[in-house]
Amino acid sequence: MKSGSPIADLCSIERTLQIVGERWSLLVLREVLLYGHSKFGDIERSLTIAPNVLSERLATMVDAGVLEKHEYREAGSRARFSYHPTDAGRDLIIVLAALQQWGDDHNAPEGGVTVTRSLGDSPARVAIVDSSRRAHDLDDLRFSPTAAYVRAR
Amino acid sequence: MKSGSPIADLCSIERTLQIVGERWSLLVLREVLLYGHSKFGDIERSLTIAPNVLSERLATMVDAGVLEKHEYREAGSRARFSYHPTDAGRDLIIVLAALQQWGDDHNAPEGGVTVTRSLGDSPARVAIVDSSRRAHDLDDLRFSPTAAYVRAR
DNA sequence: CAGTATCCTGAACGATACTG
DNA sequence: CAGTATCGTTCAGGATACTG
Repeated sequence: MKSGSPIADLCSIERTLQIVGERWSLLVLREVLLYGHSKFGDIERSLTIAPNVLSERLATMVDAGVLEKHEYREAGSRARFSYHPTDAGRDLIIVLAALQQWGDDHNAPEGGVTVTRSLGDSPARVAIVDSSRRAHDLDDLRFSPTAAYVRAR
Repeated sequence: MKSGSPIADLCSIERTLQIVGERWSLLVLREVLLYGHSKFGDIERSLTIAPNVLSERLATMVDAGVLEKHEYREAGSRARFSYHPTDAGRDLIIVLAALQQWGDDHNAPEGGVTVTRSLGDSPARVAIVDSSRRAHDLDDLRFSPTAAYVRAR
């Protein structure tokens, strides 16, 4: 994704979007992280994405350290690669969960929620937590730019 | 943003991306939600975005119920509109925070983190919480598609 | 099947002129 | 200043052929 604003490189939001901000990126990640798809063809079929596009999206995410390729070989055919999240990639699941939660809460599909998030048998939500891991109200959250950052804008 | 996959309308991730998945959408929201910008010109200057593009992004987010226009009038000039988050829009702050946190954690800018998130005087993180608002490890999170959804794919 | 290479199209974007 | 309208451009994406 093209850089964008003047502070593109300083802002972590923008830097993350440079990796996963393309139209298909987060959907590819949905396939890998939520549905456990790892083979090229599985992702391709599930998304009906053009193969060159999928190839490119996978490559940029591999380059960015979000996914990694594992070689595998099925009986009688050549070596292939499957695509798996790195630890960093796995952390992006929270972005997907946040997008999903907002959609569920404010723009739910016709027939109601289609995919639920759970922790054991209780529902899971994405929230802002303090250092003792307790959730707070969104209104309590503050963003504080550093002096250097303010100067740059 | 164009629909995408075959299950575009069923998936809350995709539905949300249809609203905020364009290149500039989340950056406009950063201006409004994080930096408190509400005037057209303020956002325009801060992002150096083309006015027609900004106009369109604002319009789609107003249509989607993420932002709302408030009329205001400065002494001696005509009525203008300022743009403010709705309650639904405010909830998108968690998506921004999640993107930012990932960037901070795994792809931090050269000079270190530029904008911190805090709750009072303690740092804030985005996390998965259970019904009693306690954070859990990401590995414990499960996504469960409904039967109807599985059928559709 | 798992991709890569080519070519083409379109939509989002950029620049800019224009209006109240 | 706050937008809208127009026009040109560019790049992501779509279709498809091709290779091992």
